[in-house]
Amino acid sequence: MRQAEPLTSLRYTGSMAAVVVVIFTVEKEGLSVLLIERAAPPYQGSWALPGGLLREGETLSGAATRKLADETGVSDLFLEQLFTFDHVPDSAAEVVVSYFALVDVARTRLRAESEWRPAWRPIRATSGLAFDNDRIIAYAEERLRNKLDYTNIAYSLLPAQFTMTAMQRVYEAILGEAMDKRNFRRRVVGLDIVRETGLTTKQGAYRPAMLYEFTSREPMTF
Amino acid sequence: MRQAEPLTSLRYTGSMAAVVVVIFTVEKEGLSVLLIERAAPPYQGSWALPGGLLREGETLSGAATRKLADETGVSDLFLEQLFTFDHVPDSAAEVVVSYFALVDVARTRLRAESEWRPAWRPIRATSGLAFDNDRIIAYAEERLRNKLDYTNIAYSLLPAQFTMTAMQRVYEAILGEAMDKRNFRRRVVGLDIVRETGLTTKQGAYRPAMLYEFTSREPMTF
DNA sequence: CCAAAAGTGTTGCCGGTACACCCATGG
DNA sequence: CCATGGGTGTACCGGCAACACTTTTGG
Repeated sequence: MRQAEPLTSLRYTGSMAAVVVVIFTVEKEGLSVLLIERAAPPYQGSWALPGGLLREGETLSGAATRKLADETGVSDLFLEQLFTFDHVPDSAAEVVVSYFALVDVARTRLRAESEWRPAWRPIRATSGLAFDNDRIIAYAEERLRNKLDYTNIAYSLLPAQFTMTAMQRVYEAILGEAMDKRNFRRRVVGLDIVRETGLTTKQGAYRPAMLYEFTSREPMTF
Repeated sequence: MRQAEPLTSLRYTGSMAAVVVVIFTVEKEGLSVLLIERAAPPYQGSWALPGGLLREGETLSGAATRKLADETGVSDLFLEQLFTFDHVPDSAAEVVVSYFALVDVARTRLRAESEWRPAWRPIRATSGLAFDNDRIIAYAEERLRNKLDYTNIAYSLLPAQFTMTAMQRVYEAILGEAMDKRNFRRRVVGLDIVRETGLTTKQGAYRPAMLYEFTSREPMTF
């Protein structure tokens, strides 16, 4: 939904659909979302979600994936369609299809040199965004929280191998509440989300600790 | 996604979005879906879901509601967005937004005289539909089943007042399995989905029986 | 020696499921 | 008298939450 192009250049190209992507990550303390600063009207100077019009022949998920790669440099991760909005105020698109994605901040390199200055913003500090982006983020957050309980979607928020506590910190950051270590382990192992995969090598670890990996790196819906 | 209009008439009108609606009802024995018989290419003669292009200025849910009213004569009932597809084979629309709806067959009058001959078809007997309608129906059915466990969406499948067994028959038809009477009652009452609302009057009832109503006739998501 | 991380079992509660019999009536 | 529908209580089981202490090591 970026539309950095002036409106007059929006000649009809066979598509008036746009995508917008809610890209979540977990930083030290809490859930953040990737926002850009709009460089052109409408809403010039406001924060907004990355997005844009569908290109000729492009698929919706293709456009969302492209946006994601443009802003974060990563691909091959969790991306799911959220909801389709219509008549978004001040948007040139007839319909706007929203997606949400999860990325491991460690694998990310923001394109900070670009004109629209992408930046991670704590989810709690986002308000007054362009278009109806607040609504979209709220909905995305709800879906994320729900799916965390049943699915393995956290797989793209963590490296290939990780300790239980690392995983638990991710869950706690998203859900915003502390959990019990033993109950947490039982739950994720019992749901076949993760399995043991070896021990930590010496460097950086206090002592050898069990490492886990996700049983699948594809999104699974139970 | 009906596109009864020949393709050549599909001049660009400011919208290349379409809606398609999966309209469910429960008949005597089982879940049925409303299908039309396509009167024009593509897929002439095939069964398909009702749908069509968005009109100028129309909202997505408005278009879905209109389609629903066109085919069944009812309005003011459960309607929810499902998923948005792109590049639907042989479709003129760039994106197709699917919806699903639930109607009480007793309140319905099909427009059987129309050229596309809408008819209820048992869900188990549908296959080989036009476009990718099989996929859409399968997805809609899954969502319906899931939501039945948590929400009050059945409200638009039943009259304003009903007995427990009537409600249970609806659930059993959709889920395809028999349930225990006492457990069923406890569950729906405990979830605050329904409340007692009076007794049957004499006519047609073997003896006075408790009537129930939904606590809300708006979709609630828990 | 202290802060930080890993690891490990038991108990109680609640929700869900299984299960059987009686009453009233219309045909 | 029988088929149909309404109405009711209990017992077991499994999943989920609460809860505390030990070990190792880097600083």
